Amino acid sequence: MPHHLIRKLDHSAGLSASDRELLRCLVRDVVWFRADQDILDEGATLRQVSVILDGWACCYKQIEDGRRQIIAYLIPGDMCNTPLVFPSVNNYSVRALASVRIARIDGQDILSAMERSPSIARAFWLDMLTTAAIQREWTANIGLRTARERIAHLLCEIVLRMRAVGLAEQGNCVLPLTQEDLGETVGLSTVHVNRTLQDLRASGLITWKRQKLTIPDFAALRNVAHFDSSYLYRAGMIADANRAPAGQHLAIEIASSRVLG
Amino acid sequence: MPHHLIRKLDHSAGLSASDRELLRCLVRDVVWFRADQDILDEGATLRQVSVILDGWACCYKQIEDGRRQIIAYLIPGDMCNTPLVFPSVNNYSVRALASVRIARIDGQDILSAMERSPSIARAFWLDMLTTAAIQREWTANIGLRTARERIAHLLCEIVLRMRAVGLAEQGNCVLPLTQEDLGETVGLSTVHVNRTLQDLRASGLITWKRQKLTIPDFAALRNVAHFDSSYLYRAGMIADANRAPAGQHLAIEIASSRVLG
DNA sequence: CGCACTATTGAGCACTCTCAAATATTGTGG
DNA sequence: CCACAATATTTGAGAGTGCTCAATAGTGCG
Repeated sequence: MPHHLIRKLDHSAGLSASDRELLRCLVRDVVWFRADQDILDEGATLRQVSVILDGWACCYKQIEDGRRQIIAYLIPGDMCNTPLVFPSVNNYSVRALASVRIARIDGQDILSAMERSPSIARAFWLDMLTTAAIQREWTANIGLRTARERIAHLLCEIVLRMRAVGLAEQGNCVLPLTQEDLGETVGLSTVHVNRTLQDLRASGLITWKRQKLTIPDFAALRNVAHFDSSYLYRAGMIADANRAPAGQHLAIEIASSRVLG
Repeated sequence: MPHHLIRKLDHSAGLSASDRELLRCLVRDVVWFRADQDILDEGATLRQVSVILDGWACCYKQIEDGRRQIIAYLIPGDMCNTPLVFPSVNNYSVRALASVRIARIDGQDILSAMERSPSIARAFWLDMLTTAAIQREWTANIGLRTARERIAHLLCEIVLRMRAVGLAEQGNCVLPLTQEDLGETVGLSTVHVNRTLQDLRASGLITWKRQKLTIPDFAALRNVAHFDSSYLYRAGMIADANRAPAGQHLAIEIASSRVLG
């Protein structure tokens, strides 16, 4: 059932047919959320992992005066919390950005699966490394780039991640965000996000209408953003090098640059 | 030998005497670095974990035009890379901020230790969760706080982390950073960092001279920063609740507020 | 068809930046 | 131990990126 997650894990770590079957059987139940509903609350005690099946969600933090920071986007195949220690407590909340379907997997079941299959363990670990790498990249993105670069960088990342789970073709993908969301993600006001987007549109770098994002020339946007995609793939590069003729991330990058620009 | 690391792991997960002994025996060799030397280079293939024994280091990223972002500080007991998958490739560099002594541990040895002792595995996992929580907090810090709040928040975190490894007393600790480093950490120019520090000093919130930081009234600084320390401890809260009468992080927080302000 | 939410525009302000120079501080060689 | 060099901090001034407030236009949903 958690189709995108299995695909992602298989992609980076290589899973056997029985591994994939094992993962498919873990799903306890499937839950729906509408846009703006909270999926996980900060401070709650978790004994399960929530996996996004369809739709978008975000992880966010809030301080007393209402200011909010989105610290991650979750797209199909992403997990809302870390599958490593149970029970656990998150120090962030997760909210649906569009209507979302979620699979719940018992934490202990994941740990058992990881014990039974080293490939599965490795796959989850690599996924965690990538998640951490993305978080570091976001810190750097907000800290050192200008408004234009920040937004460009975020959009580059989103398209590649959507591609990786088969949800973006030719630099097109859905982007169910408001400009306010974007602002809370990259540390800019809504008004400034709006003006920056107009700037990017005027430069012919993006199209974004009715929740549909198009990047006509990926290389151009990448240059604006100083975007280096390796953080999305490299955690698993060595692993792939050992198992495949060439690093798989290279194939992805080459495919990206061929298809996207 | 990795005394601070063992202390930290024991603190959050609880290790037996034999666990601690096992960890002590893992150290392969010890290396020195002077300030400004690079300890790990972005893109290098790693088969070992580097643990800070003494001194400070930082993880950073750089883009072509020279702009640099510090994405983490490493203090005694911290690891320069993740002990989960080997060989691995980091997408950040690590540099010594002061003279640093580093223990090198073979990645496979750590994995073996984790296999042999569930407590050790759990301890490393909790440490990873905390590291990830800190990274998220940094993203939020840069994204939603003003200059004054950002710096105050960072200093709050540093003092508590130093306390946790026994290197801060009464709100005092060494802070071997330049104002330029600070700026590259929180996304501000050096000049503005300087003025913001003067502001904090004038408000009586901090003293910082000759690499020695003093926070006379921790609660006051915490309020300025909207600082909530739970992210530093809560990953292990449940674990502690199961093993100790009360959540250990609570004791730490109470101790902090008593001692620090 | 109208309400609510989202996007856009305008105008003025301010937080933060850059450039440039002066002053401390730290480290080093004589 | 002092003098000098190098590094770090501080100050001034002007500019700019990005913010706030406020109002207008679209868009989507019931």
